[in-house]
Amino acid sequence: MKLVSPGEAAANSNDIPAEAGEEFVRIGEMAKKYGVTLRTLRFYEDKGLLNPKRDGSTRLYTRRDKARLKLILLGRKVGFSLRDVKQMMDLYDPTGSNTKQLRLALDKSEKQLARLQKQRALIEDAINELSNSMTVVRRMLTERAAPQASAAG
Amino acid sequence: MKLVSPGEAAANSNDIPAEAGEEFVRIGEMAKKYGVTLRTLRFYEDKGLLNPKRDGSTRLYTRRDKARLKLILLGRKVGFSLRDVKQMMDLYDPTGSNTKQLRLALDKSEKQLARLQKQRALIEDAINELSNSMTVVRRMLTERAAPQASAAG
DNA sequence: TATAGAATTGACGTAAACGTAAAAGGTGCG
DNA sequence: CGCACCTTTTACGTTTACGTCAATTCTATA
Repeated sequence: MKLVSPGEAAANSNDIPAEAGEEFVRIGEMAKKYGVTLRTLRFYEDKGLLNPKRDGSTRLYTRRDKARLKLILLGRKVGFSLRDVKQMMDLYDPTGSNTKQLRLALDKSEKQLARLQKQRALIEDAINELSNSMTVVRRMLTERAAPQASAAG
Repeated sequence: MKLVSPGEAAANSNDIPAEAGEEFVRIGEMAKKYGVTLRTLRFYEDKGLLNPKRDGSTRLYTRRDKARLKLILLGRKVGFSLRDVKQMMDLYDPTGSNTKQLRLALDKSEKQLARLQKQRALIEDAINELSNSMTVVRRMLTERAAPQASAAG
């Protein structure tokens, strides 16, 4: 099998497969490329999110795996659980219009968007409360003479 | 010991202690009053955040416990861990100016505020990314003829 | 060939704040 | 008396996304 030898991932000048795009990378390079750990990649595979080919026991990641990983990372960035991501990816059918997949994704996305907006509201609430408390505490500190003020337990 | 009989927490007309403010409530009422579960109150006690008196084995919460619980809940609302809350409350000294406590609280608050702002930024980022993705997906759904578009794994 | 650098599987550990039984004791009331 | 209701302690379970060994094997290079 053709591997990209370590250290020349993008600069392989020899041993190029007939069809361009048949490029395999091993787990280490894959991890570096996407800023994740080996453990993460194995974990995703264990959860059915990735399916790299094998050369014996060595994992070989293809362009397809890279695309999937990108999606996973995007999903995580916007707050989806891996379960959700898997659910959506599992619906992918390369031979169809993927209407179902897209609908599911849109549905989940709407809910997730709502969650995110709620979270943002909560955080803004927290920021305000905390700012207020800080003002009070600062006041108490400058007026050094308020032993039993309201905010001490 | 004087208890508030169940169902008339605020309307106890008899058996009033000489000093007003010596009012004890049991765990059930305490929980209801502050919207937490019994488990939570016991948990907080186990973690050293609360210290109700006892009548035999029954917990009796005083005004002081209520104040502390309020602080705990405020702390949690603004995102402090229970550890942090405990650290801050442990510094309370009813006989001093509590300068140390206030300084610690302020210090922790500043850090927490920074965390919250960072979180908010992340969430806003996520909201934007998600919104963009949704736009793309909607487009793909209306133009029902894009099998291998970019966002399918 | 020796040694370092990747890779593998397996499996327990972590964090946070409780949830959820289980088994039992106390109390007021009709 | 009996039943409902409140309370107690003990202790394992939950959730999510990996981290962190451990023991071993494979490969590449000096």
